[in-house]
Amino acid sequence: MKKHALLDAAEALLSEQGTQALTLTAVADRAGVSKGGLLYHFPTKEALVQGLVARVIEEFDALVAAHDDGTPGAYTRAYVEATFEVLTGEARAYRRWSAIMAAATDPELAAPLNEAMARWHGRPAAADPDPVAAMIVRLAAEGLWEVVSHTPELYDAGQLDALKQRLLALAAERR
Amino acid sequence: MKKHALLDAAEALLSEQGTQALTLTAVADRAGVSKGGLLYHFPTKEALVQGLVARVIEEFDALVAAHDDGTPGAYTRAYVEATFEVLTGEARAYRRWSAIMAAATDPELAAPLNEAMARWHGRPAAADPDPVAAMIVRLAAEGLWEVVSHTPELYDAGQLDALKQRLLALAAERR
DNA sequence: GCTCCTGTACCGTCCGGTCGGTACAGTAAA
DNA sequence: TTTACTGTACCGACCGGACGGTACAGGAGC
Repeated sequence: MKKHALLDAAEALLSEQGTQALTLTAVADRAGVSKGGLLYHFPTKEALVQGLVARVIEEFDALVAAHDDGTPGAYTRAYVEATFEVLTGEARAYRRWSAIMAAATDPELAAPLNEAMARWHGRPAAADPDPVAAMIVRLAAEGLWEVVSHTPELYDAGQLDALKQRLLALAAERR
Repeated sequence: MKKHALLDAAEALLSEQGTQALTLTAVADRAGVSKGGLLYHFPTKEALVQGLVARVIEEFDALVAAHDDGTPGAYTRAYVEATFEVLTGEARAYRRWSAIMAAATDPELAAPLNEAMARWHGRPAAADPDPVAAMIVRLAAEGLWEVVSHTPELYDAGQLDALKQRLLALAAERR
């Protein structure tokens, strides 16, 4: 799929050089395609960014789903696991995320993101041993994501592991 | 101070219409000044955004400081209080924040933000009753900020209050 | 020869920044 | 008190270039 390669190019550009580097010409060049070729697949720049956003949301959804075994409260745990995987994984995938989110400022582009946020944090926590704790755990994962993408060096591996263990414990505790 | 009024205009534009609406001409018009007048105070657009970022960081620092009474672990509590104040306060101040952060994507502009993040979350939690819990509490506040600015309607007042109480309790618990 | 795709030349717009100028307040020597 | 000069604040026309998007002319494979 050529679209995939184009999205890859756009992502690379975005995470390496920032928002203003995301021009149609640059993306086309990076993907080894002419501008016309790019515009054929994504008729407008907006469509390109929409593609970026959609893909990245799908990826995270899949990651969470992969960790969710369906047992009560598993979603909260899976959300934590997925977050740490993105944050500490080899690929440093969070770089792509923050870059894409920065590019999707306009309301129309941000809408899918907002909807995903609502899904991730709005998911009922009633099945969790302690619903409020579950919400807090998810929120902390979200916050960690935010902090790490701003200051990647702030937490060392040990601290991250301690945080993860504690979050999982917190989610499991019955109140 | 004229600069203040110019920053106000820029902020208003940003939170009402988004990043792409932040043009020199628009800011000048909004502030009732000519483009030349604006450029006199902020010689470049970058300087303008820097001013925006600096001001907003100062504001939050002041807010936290106002809640910090210096007792052990007070910082973590103050951070939570300040966050909820911004999130639930009349002014809906978080709108300004996210708009500004979106406008400050370029590394140079984001640097002060990153530095502030490091300060806020890197502050030692040794004095807290439970250091790891303190980190989690701060992170959850951060995450809540993020979630609320994406989906303001997700949590109702009751839920927000429950979260706040629980976060404060969590920060106070000795392990 | 028709469909799908690519390459390239080009257009119009918008935007950041420059620049020559105005208005005016202060001030200090004559 | 007049004059000459300086610094500050502000104005708005204009320029150069970048960028999104269009048009269109191929070309490969069926």
